Amino acid sequence: MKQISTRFSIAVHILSVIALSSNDCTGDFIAGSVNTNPVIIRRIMGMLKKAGLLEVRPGIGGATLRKSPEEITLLDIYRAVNVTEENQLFRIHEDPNIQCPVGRNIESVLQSELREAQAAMEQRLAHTTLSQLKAKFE
Amino acid sequence: MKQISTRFSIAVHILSVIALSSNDCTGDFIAGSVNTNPVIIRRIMGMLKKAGLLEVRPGIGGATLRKSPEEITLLDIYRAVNVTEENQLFRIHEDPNIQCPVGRNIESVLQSELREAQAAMEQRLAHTTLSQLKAKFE
DNA sequence: ATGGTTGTAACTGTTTTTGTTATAACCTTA
DNA sequence: TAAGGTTATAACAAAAACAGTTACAACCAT
Repeated sequence: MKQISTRFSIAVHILSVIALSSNDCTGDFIAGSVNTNPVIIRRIMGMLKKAGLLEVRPGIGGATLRKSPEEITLLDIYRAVNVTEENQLFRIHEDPNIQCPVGRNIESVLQSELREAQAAMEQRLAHTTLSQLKAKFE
Repeated sequence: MKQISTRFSIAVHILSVIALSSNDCTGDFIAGSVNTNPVIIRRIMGMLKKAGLLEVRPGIGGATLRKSPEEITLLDIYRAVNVTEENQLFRIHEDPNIQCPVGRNIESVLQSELREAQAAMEQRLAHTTLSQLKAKFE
């Protein structure tokens, strides 16, 4: 990788706009705020919908939160846009030589270490809610 | 990104092999343990050398650690193979619309949140030393 | 001088990301 | 019912990153 996809930051942007505005936000309107193509927004809104965070109204337009901002954490959003494969942040090289003591054990040794590092990051994300972010925009 | 590159796990593999074996480890030998092309190994060893973790002997072959295994953490290795741009794990979309309260503030609000999430992960990586890993291979 | 090694450049195929165009399906309202 | 704005989604393209490969120069003990 180089970095975690902007899908995540755009998803946070989308939910923040929806949480803040009283009137209905269409994909085109949000695209104007994010400054990108509306299809990008709809794609990400589709993921947020699939994750149960958003209710989108086809035809009429706009979307509303399906949970209160207090109940939506950055981790929920992060997971919704599934930025990493199989929810694994770190990738480990495959098929090491099992003749070698290192090659034989590297995967399990690293798996447990990296899982914990990833968990530390995710716990920090889970610590912040959309409602806290909302307060910073007002 | 999809996931963090295998450069990191391969770098850990390389240093573990060197830390464990008494005799000199050539790039070809390590490539055999990792089960990949020797050039991949040399490239990563070059990064570890540049980071001051490794001393490589051109011509004669082999490499030795430049710090004791107690002093080398997973974070040192992670940083050495500079797996992310500018050491920033998360990417944030650019040029949001500054007319919008969200667009105007999203970058700074997210920057501080994501920096902390990344820091939490890195602290966990800094917590584990090569010497601890070494013990798990023996 | 030879042979094994490291250091690098150049190239390839694959995958991911971001953005785009196009089109079908949806729903209000006039 | 027709029109107009909207969501849903497929298909495509350009750019970047990754892992691997070939090739070759530079290095050094014997």
